[in-house]
Amino acid sequence: MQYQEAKDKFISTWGSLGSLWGINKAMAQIQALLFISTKPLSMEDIMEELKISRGNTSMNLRQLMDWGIVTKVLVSGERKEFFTTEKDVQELARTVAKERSRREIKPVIKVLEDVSSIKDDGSEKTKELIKQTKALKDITHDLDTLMNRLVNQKQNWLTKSVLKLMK
Amino acid sequence: MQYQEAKDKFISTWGSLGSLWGINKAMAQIQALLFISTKPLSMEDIMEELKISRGNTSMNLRQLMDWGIVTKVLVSGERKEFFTTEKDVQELARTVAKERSRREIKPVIKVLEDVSSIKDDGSEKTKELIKQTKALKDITHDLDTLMNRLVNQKQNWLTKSVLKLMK
DNA sequence: ATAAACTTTCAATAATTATTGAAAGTTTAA
DNA sequence: TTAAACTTTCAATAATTATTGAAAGTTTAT
Repeated sequence: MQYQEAKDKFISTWGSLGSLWGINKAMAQIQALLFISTKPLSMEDIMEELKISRGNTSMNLRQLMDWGIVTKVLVSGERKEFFTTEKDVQELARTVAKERSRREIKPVIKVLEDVSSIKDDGSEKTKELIKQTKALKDITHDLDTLMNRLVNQKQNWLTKSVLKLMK
Repeated sequence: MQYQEAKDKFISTWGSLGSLWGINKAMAQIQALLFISTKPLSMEDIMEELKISRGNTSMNLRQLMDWGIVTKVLVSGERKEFFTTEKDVQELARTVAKERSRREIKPVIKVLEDVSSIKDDGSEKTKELIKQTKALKDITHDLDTLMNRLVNQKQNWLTKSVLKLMK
């Protein structure tokens, strides 16, 4: 496999994986492209490489900036804007985990809390609803906490954690 | 909030959360309904509660069975089939983690492995592609391993793990 | 064997989500 | 200023994904 083929494969795979971390295809592909680029890219560069429209590029770059994953960089002597992504995977993981937690997990925990705290009228079905949503709330909360904690350990967190947990 | 309102809220929230664990709305709602039901439900019951068609119910129940989350149960004296879901959240988490790993994460790791092992032609862009996809492969692999290990600890795994990792 | 009870399949359709492109908006240089 | 260079917005459209419903398939009881 040559450079170009490998690059295309990476970008398209990472793009379709977007759903796994909660973003759309174009967004994931732009991030992938920037991630393997040796220098910041302009909107023009991105449009051309990914064969997507200006509007699409603009909107998805904005979302990536909202996530805190992509930043504008000023290239001296150039009028247009250039973009670059966080290059450190650990930092990237930290940001993604934090954003997903804030955008999706916390709101769900809130709903589960509300639902599981309805008044117990003594009926079997109410007891079951309370019991099960409470269990779901607990595990969701625990996983969220754990994930964020893991991802925030600055040094070698993962290796150390895995080793500790190995049988 | 009364029982019915809480139940509806739970089912619709859990349904829209489906994307977070990689399944569609109807599938997640069926699972949610079964999860808080005190007894197994028939296809008819599910169709009626969720206001979805027979075909939709049938297909999504099948997918849930493929995931290993829902099972058919035979109710004596009844001709039709009844369904129930795994009621233990820990076991549910274990199954979901395992399936997502198998269906989505492992295939991605394979692609990242292929891409990161292209021949280094000495150019800067090739070096960057190799370096970055390798870093992504490593963290994806580590997170996958860790997630599965956590979720497979039978007893109190989460609490213990979190405590160990606390500063 | 057959017919009633039930489930599955799948082409058609609906609903949702992503993308385009051109007009409107903004910034910069002269 | 003003006009060129560039970016954003958003209504229209396309692409994707989910859902329906009726015909085909299967199982069970007699």
